[in-house]
Amino acid sequence: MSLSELICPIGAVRAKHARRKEARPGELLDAALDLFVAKGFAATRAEEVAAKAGVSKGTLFLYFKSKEELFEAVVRENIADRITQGMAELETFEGTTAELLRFAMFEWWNRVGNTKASGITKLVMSEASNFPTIAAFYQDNVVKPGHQLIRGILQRGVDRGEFRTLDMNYAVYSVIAPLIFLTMWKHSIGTCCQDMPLDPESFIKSQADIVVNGILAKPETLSATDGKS
Amino acid sequence: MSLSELICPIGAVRAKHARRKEARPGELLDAALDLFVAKGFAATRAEEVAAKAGVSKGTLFLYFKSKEELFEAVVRENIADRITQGMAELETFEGTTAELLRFAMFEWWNRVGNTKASGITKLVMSEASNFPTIAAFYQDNVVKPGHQLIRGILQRGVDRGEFRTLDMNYAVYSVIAPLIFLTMWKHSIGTCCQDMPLDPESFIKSQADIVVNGILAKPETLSATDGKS
DNA sequence: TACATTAATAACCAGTGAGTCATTAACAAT
DNA sequence: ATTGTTAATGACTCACTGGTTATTAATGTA
Repeated sequence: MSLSELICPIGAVRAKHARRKEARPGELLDAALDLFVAKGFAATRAEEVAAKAGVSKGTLFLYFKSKEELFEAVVRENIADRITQGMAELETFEGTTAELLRFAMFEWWNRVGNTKASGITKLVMSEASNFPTIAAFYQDNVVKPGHQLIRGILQRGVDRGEFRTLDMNYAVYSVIAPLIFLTMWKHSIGTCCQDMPLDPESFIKSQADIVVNGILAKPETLSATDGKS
Repeated sequence: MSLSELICPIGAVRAKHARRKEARPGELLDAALDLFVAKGFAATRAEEVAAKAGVSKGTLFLYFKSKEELFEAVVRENIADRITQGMAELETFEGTTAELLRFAMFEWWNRVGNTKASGITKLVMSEASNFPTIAAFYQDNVVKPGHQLIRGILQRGVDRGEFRTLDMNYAVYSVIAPLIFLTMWKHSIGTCCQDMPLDPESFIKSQADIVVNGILAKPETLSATDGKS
């Protein structure tokens, strides 16, 4: 820990040639995340990222071989197994599965949705076809575990007779889709057009309400109630 | 209608200097849509668009002042009031509102979701912060009418006592969110990572099923059933 | 066939941005 | 203080791309 680091810990105007080898990568990653999410990979200038991180462009390439490698690092860094870490906690949940499902959805919001890291979802979706390898990585490390997590919850409900039998492969999306939608909205329309504000908590509450009601096992089998009545 | 146009109507190798003033804009718009959706605005080269449309770069700028104007035209062209046109038809629907809702969801799939134009959704979401004015345009001309349409359907269900009372401002999203999610998926993960295939019809069926069940008015008021039981 | 019109081209230009590198200066050790 | 090490810089290169324009050729007319 150097003297200058103690003097100028994080923000404020930094000395021109301040040497802070340890802190640089994180700061650059952080700046890159914001910019990539907001503007996309191609539209983000390497120099912008450097500037936002408070260093020169040269420094950026000192820590990352190329812009593309920076991109990969940003994704890799920010998917931090928040999902799998939440898994354990939900495993030991006591109470209704309906409660558990609601809890999981709000927990997701607090732990990832309401976080800068949520931008990764938008980023990966936007750039998927430009970076199929990253998309695959994301799918393996986020999407699939996420599915498993939700599937586990739903299965618990079915096993206990709380939920009606479901086509698991698609039922999971009734939980995931609204959350992804919320994330996309927040990072796209939500950033520019401010009419039609979308309150995340109310949104999740409403979604959870409808989904839970939609899959709860009722006394009578209601899944065939809709059609030809 | 010129001779060369008759000889070489659409595809195939086209003569170098073929003159087809009428067809050009459409072909360029079509090529641009594909590329913008797949690669994003910034990553798409003007020359690529021209090449895909079978003309030279110079020709592109003959029909569109700038790449940005091309982008705007692509969005404007492809939102073709498919939504409002569907509106009228649903207005006169006979039968259960549950049926109507299912019908509307599948109809959306056939009319827009399963169409090249659906890429506009991904495009606009991806580029929203780079083109706030386009995003606003999209919101006014697609999102808001779409909301109104769904809201109308839900309201019908509530009015007729088929659906329980709902917070309309958020309930609409239980219909919209899965459809947007499907669109995003199709144009991002769906284009590269082919494990976890997502069959659109099954997806919509499942979503419709759960949502309809979630909002149907049941004999007993089940909306408070979830918690502290 | 000769000519006028204009769609289309391809060579060109200027601006920009990714990546490099010689130079500068912070820090540690002596 | 002097010196060696290396983090950081910013000026530079070079490829690329949006946009322009002089030239070419397809078409219609007489």
